[in-house]
Amino acid sequence: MAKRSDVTRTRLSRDAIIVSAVSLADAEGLEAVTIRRLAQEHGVTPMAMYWHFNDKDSLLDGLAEYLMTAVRLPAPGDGPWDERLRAVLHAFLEAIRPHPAFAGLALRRILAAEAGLQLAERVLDLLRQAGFAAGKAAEVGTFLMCAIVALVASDPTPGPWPADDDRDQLVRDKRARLASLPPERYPNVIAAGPALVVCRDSDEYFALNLDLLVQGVRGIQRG
Amino acid sequence: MAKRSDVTRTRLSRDAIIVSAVSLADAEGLEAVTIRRLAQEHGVTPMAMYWHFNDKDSLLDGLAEYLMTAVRLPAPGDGPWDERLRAVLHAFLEAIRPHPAFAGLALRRILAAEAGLQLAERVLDLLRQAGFAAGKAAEVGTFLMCAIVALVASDPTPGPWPADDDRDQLVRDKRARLASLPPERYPNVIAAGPALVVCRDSDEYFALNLDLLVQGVRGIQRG
DNA sequence: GCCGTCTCATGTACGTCGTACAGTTGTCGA
DNA sequence: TCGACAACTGTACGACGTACATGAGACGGC
Repeated sequence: MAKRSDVTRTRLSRDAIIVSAVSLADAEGLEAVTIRRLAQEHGVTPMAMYWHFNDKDSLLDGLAEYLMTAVRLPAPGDGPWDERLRAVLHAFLEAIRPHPAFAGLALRRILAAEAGLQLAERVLDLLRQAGFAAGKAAEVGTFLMCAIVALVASDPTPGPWPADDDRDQLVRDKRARLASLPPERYPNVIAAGPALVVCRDSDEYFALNLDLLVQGVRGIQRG
Repeated sequence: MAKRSDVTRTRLSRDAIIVSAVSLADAEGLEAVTIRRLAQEHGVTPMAMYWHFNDKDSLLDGLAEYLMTAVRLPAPGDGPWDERLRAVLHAFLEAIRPHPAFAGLALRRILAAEAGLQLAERVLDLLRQAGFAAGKAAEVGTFLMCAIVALVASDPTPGPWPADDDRDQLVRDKRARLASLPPERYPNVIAAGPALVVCRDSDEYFALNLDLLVQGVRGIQRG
């Protein structure tokens, strides 16, 4: 593995750690992100991490912050509020979508990062424009962000881990399990079968349910 | 602590373990649910757990199944599909709401339990009635369930753990952090402040966003 | 040139976790 | 009475997060 001890041995840095934690989580899942593992990948003692992070939890904070910082908010511009809301939520979605393994970390940490505050500010602003009172806007806004996180975390398609063979096997098993259900009790589940275990088209899945959310906001706004 | 070794010392059972795991998670959070801790509460060796569960993951499966089994689906009845959809989603929400600590476990395990299949069947059935094709129904249905989970997991109000004092302190800190933001950059965040860190009225929060979801389904159904 | 001081990393050690593997008990039908 | 099987014990291992004490390199001031 990429020990830094060969030749270059640059200084450890908080950002470098985060970056390798990100790719580790993407490649092997969040449970593979370990103080010891990260230290090893940087050719360094586990305890060296504690110079840059108070504890593991603040490392996870760092991961969440990484997510939020990746959000590319659209220019404030004009146009109907619902289209702009959709654009903002879409930006959030696109930022976390590449990292389903730890998107869930953002759930409780959005407001902890600068970038998250900006996102929240934009969402709340648009909701106010739509006519929501401050309290309602907060409630709806909170849920919208969490729903976006749930959207990417819920993509049933498994990530690159575990190994290819095991993953295929898992998918096959799940499919078989659904297919072998009693058809008179679960006709719709069986009909939906394949779509439930793997997303045939993530883009469509995300777009459809993003629409659902925005239309939902319009729905409750009217009364 | 409730050691079973006094007098009664009944046989260990899968259900009994699940039940104590549930109350442990409710009281101290999911990370307090530990093979060793559960064994101790039943006055038994950790390894005794492995007679009833393959491994910790299947214990968590059991927790998720517990959630799904708690769903009290309304009678199929008649009426507009959207009202019935709301009722079904509400039933799901009410089932998991008492257990925010491990509601997230249900995300990937809904279809693993009998009760989850029934819930999914009902949701898909209603979506088909609403005019969605099988594929779309699967995508929307999947997201709706996940969104409900996210709804209860996102209630920012912290649970009964950590200890009261620490919890109050945490809430105070968060509030102070939001209040001290530059008002010209984050007017809406500051205005929404209190509502963002703690839910003043969970019932309203849930009802509002449940409406959002149902209205959203109506919105994308029309075109 | 020498020397505190500050930054960053090491080394050792502890307690907790999940769990593999082998052995022991209690119960019960034949 | 006796095996067979179900339920549980005992010991041990490796991985985890991290407390605490120590050590090295850089750097500005004397």
